[in-house]
Amino acid sequence: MQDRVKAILAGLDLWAEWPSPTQRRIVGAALESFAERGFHGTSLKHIAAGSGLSTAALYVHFASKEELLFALSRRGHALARDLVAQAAEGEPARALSVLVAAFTHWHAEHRTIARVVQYEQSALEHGHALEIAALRRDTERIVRDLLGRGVDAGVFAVSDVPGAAAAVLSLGIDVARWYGPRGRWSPHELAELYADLAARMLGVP
Amino acid sequence: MQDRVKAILAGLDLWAEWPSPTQRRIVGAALESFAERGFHGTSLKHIAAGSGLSTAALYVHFASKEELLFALSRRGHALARDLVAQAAEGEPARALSVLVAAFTHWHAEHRTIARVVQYEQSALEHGHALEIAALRRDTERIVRDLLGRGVDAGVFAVSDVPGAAAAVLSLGIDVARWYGPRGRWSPHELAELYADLAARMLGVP
DNA sequence: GTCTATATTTCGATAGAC
DNA sequence: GTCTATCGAAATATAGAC
Repeated sequence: MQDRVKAILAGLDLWAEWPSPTQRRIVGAALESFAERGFHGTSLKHIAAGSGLSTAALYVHFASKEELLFALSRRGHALARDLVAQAAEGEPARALSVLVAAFTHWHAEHRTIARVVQYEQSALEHGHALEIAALRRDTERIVRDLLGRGVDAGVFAVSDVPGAAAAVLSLGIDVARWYGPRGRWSPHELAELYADLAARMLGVP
Repeated sequence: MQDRVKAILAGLDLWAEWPSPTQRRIVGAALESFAERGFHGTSLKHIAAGSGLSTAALYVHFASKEELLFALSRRGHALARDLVAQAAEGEPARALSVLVAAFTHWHAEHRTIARVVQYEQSALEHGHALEIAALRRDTERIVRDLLGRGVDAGVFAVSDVPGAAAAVLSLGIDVARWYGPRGRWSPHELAELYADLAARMLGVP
């Protein structure tokens, strides 16, 4: 299982969308500040200082602060969906463990982008929010479908598939809220633990 | 179990701290906006409009916007800790079910205050944040102690008590992020479902 | 206690030189 | 592509009349 988790995580590249070094500095600084203070708590001065540029220079690379958030949120949502889609392939019990482990590991190790993904949706403009919501629905449906397959195959004992799917996702998502790198668990240890807890939750024999 | 959950929830009163009707209108408007847009996304105009007052009138009742957040956050954290403390009494397996049901129900039904509690800590001033952190530690320790008691009594099968406690709390906390009153579950239904999932997660026989 | 009016700062975004 | 300088709007908070 661990090899498959490792392979999925290694295949994800947050930065692929931004080839230029300057753009990466800007995006990185925005990411840190959005994750720490939230979108509305972040000023352009924070991003400018974090990337070593003036506030005016930011506008050469991004049309607005909200466009920067949107680009980050879209990229993060696409990564999370790809992670879940890859993990959900194959035999349900094993897929569930891989999914929870990879999802949890990602939320712990990439806490900054995960926080933007999970907690900054309300700062998006309406049209952008709609596009993001579609990515979220994809992710949720993949998990529900996996649970449904497992129930049909008799390896999960679950009375409410959408409810159990919400619970499985919540385990990983909430890690972005509380996890700190100086804490008790490495991302890997937490992933193993949560995969085990989720399997028990679903009644895997 | 349901009677005990109901009794605990009925004993919690968010408004006890604010006897005056005007204060309640202000606190209520701030709560709605903080939950919807976050602290930094909320302006005094939002709160003034929501409470039917001018921005200047707000300062008769609260020293600053941050003091208003602090008062709300402290009250919400105290309620959550009291809920958990009451639920954790008694036989571990039953206490765990009561705790998860009441905690989940509260996060669904009182989503606004729950969101302030769970997601607006970083907007607090340093001294205020320290006071809030102490309340959070109390809550977390109560849950860890309950799980430890259950393991000692042989009713929970858990290899990592702090890790399992984090997972149990995450189930309820994340409800504040995604739950909507127009969704698939009533707070009561979700509470029952999550109490069952948590019991399985902890290996309750 | 509430209002209108306003002080002061900071915000996102733009202009124009280099 | 980056800078300094600045615009206009919006933010928090206060002054003073009623």
